[in-house]
Amino acid sequence: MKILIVDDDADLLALVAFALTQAGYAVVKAGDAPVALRQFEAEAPDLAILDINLPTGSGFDVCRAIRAKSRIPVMMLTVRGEEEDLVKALDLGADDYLTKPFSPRTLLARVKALLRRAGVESGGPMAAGRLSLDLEAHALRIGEGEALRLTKLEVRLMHILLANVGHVVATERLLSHVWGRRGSGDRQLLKQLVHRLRHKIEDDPANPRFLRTESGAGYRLVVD
Amino acid sequence: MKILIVDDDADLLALVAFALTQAGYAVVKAGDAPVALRQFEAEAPDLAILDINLPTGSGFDVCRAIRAKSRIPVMMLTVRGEEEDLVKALDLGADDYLTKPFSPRTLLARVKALLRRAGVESGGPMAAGRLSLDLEAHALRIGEGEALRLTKLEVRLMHILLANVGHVVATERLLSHVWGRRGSGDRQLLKQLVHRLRHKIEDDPANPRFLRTESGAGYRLVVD
DNA sequence: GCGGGCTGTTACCGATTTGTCACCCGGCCG
DNA sequence: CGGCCGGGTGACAAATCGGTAACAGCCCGC
Repeated sequence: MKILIVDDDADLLALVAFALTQAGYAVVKAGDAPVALRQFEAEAPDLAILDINLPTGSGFDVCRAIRAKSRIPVMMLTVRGEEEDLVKALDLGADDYLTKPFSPRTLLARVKALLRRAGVESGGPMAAGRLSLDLEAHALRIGEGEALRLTKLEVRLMHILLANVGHVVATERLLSHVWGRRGSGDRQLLKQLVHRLRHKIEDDPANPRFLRTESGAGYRLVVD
Repeated sequence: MKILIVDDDADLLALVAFALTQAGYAVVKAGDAPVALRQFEAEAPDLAILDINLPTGSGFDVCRAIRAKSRIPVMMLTVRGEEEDLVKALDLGADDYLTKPFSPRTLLARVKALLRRAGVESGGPMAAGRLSLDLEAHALRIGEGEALRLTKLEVRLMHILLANVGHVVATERLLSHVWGRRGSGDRQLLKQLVHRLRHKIEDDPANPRFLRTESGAGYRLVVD
């Protein structure tokens, strides 16, 4: 697991790098925006931690550049009391923010949480048991059979379910992950999507093997 | 995700409540300190937003009272330029601080960030003794047995009881936490709900081991 | 412009959940 | 004794939820 850290404060950079290295992560450092982008291209990190105040360009630009090419988790660092920055960061697609000063333990906990939520593999195919989902190709393979083609929405649904294999995912979470914030009448959409997905992936859609419904709660992906 | 807002300015209260509701949060409102505390007890919100200037008592008192019982994130609101307030609020254990006027977007961003920081998202199971309740999966596990499936109302009931293990919870509080404000003829509902829940979780529903009734007062969850 | 896949919408069925009513029991008190 | 009250129980109706089907609008490639 490789992490890119961008900050112009050399002391802080060293401290954070040390903490992450101790925790078993590979660390890539950068002190300004251009270097950060070069490192991002060259190293393909799995997560980025960006300071907002950089000497050349701002952390926002780096965030935007990363988001244009990748969906890896991005954490931004801000100083306390800059609410505009916070709004802007989250709008730009940052996944988390931390106000300085912070403790290394806090940072570690949140890095871990981010990686876990991202399903660890944001780019390549993610797999569990006999299921393997290729996010790029919109394809799902079951066991050794041929790959099924999924629609955009189906991929998003499989994505979040696969990231939580074996655990129930609440209806609310599914809705906001797949459609990204809707009203309440949208249970219908989910019903349809599940229905259609089951017809693609299940041998007997009426007795689903993978995509189980947890009545009153949500759905759960089971892979044996 | 439930949020308690306390402010004596009815317009602001409505505005903030609207913004949060739109964003998918459940909202509980209060106009003064006593109501705020009552709502806090009854609704068990996941986050509180407190105005400092209240007609009866101050937001500081409310903050202190909440901190005495819970570690939910607290955000304080004040008018610009009261440095003293800021220091005092943070000393009292508030997690964030916002000066009026503020934009709804700012508020939302910080609320989201606070909840994320608190790790409330995807909230892990809450446990006591041999009982463990998974709010997301609507499931309750007793000891090492397999998980029981609970309905929405049953989960809410277990939730508040579990949050007060060993203590009697008054009938009124149970009613307003589970159904959220009703008439007085609703003792019946509670009787039924308890009845049904006991049949699920108790070996001998007639001689309950966990869900004890405290005549004339309410119910109490016992885990030993 | 046409056809096909994808997505959203409406409607209906059966199962589960929830609300309501009626009645039981035991304790208390006039 | 007899009525009242708080709680427990069972039966039934109403509301909600999940699965399914049918259909309409949209977008996109031909």
